[in-house]
Amino acid sequence: MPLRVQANRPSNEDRLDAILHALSDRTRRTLLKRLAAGPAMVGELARPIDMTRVAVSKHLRVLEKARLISRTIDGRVHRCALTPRPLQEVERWLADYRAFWNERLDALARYTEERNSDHR
Amino acid sequence: MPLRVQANRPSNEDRLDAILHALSDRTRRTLLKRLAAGPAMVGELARPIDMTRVAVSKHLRVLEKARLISRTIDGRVHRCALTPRPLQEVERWLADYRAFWNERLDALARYTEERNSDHR
DNA sequence: GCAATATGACACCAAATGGTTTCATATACA
DNA sequence: TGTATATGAAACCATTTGGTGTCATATTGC
Repeated sequence: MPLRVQANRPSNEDRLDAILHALSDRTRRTLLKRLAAGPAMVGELARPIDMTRVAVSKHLRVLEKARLISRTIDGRVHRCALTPRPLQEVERWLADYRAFWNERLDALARYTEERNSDHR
Repeated sequence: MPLRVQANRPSNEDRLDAILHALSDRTRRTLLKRLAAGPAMVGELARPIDMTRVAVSKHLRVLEKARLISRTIDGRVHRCALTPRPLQEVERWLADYRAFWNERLDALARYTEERNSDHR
């Protein structure tokens, strides 16, 4: 009987790790910004970047693994497109903290307001 | 005349690099989650984490450099607290893409809706 | 003063990251 | 068919990362 190796499905945290790591590189953010304007082929994405095509290709793979982009192979060109969902996951994660930091900023604003009043 | 070495102030992108990198580690996100409940000293933060105190200390330094936390030294204890601003920077960066991905998700929803209609 | 405590600083190590060059492969097209 | 094009794969390398253990330092409390 064949041994079935079942790769565990990545957890939420695993995905956040991958997504945030992918986003933490400037080159990759530049690529995403370009892709926000519409799909593009690998060479097209690499051209304006001061780096070998191979290096850009690696960055694209990182983005692809984090599911931030998808790739459709069409003849000899690989067309990449932004995938919206992972960014939503980051949004959701951030939302957990939003209430807290809003409260903090409000407190800061109140404090500053008070100080200003004192000096008026 | 003394040579004045002026460290360039980090750019927006520099800060995003630091912030997103800091967030891309699970241990560091756990620390932030703990700190969202209120300030804590280093040892207190390290205790529940299965890792040496030194390792946790390093993670805290990464968070501190990204300005995600601040530290006030009070006698021999270092008290850490969440700093809300950097998370706002991430929010703002995400907002640039939100319009795009919302549109994408809407398109997907419309498509699915259409398919359902066909099968009705 | 002395012992215990809270913490940082340093040296070290294995693994991952981000880049390179070189080679292979598949497709388009004259 | 043969040549140029678009791309991935592999090997390699320097640097960074994420751990470790050990030692130094400052503070607290008896």
